[in-house]
Amino acid sequence: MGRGKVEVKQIENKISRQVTFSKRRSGLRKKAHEISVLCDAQVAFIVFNNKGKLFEFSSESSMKIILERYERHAHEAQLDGANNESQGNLSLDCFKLKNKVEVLERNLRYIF
Amino acid sequence: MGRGKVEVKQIENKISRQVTFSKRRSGLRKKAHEISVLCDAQVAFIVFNNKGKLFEFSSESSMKIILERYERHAHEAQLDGANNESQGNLSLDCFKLKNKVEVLERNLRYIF
DNA sequence: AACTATTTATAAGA
DNA sequence: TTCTTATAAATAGTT
Repeated sequence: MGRGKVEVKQIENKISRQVTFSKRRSGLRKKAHEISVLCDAQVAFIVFNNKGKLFEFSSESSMKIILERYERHAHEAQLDGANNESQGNLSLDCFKLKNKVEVLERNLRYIF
Repeated sequence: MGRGKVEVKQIENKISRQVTFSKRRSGLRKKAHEISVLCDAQVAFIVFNNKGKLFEFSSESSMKIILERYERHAHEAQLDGANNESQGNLSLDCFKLKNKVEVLERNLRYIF
């Protein structure tokens, strides 16, 4: 989006990398806010630049709210998995694994 | 971006809300990946839809890596603050508070 | 799930 | 950093 097409690879020039980072960070923030309002969703994102500086956005009053919810969610999922395995419920395990694979594949689409 | 201009408020129709959620989620994922590659940044985002379903993206092999870094970062900042306060380093406290206000203000720009 | 008319994001330039 | 503008990209409404 702009004067030229972008190739998705690291921007070599330090200055333009910094400028692009700043522009795209604010774009990301805007999009994150929009989806949270339009679709009644809870959104959080965390970004570290290559100097280790932290930038964050949360649709809630505090990032903590979402991270705690995330931890609860992840923890429950893990317990579920363990339970089902011990009861030998292979079809449910399989279902969950399929979902994980789906998530990973969608995320990988932009990496390769 | 589309046939009509979007007003940033909750989409009433359940079906279009779901469709928009799905489209924008993939847009967000793409942008998050792009900024991570273009600008050599570490990115994570977490989204819960209104049914409580979790969607996540991380530029790293695991979300955990970034969340741990985030926790460390937040923790260190807190320790720093406490240290400085006990030493009466008000100018550094002030600097950090200013940064926090800046972050909050930028995030709020899209909320009001 | 595809298709486009439009809006929006942004790369480059100033 | 901030503004401008040409163009690429995202997506709302439609099929």
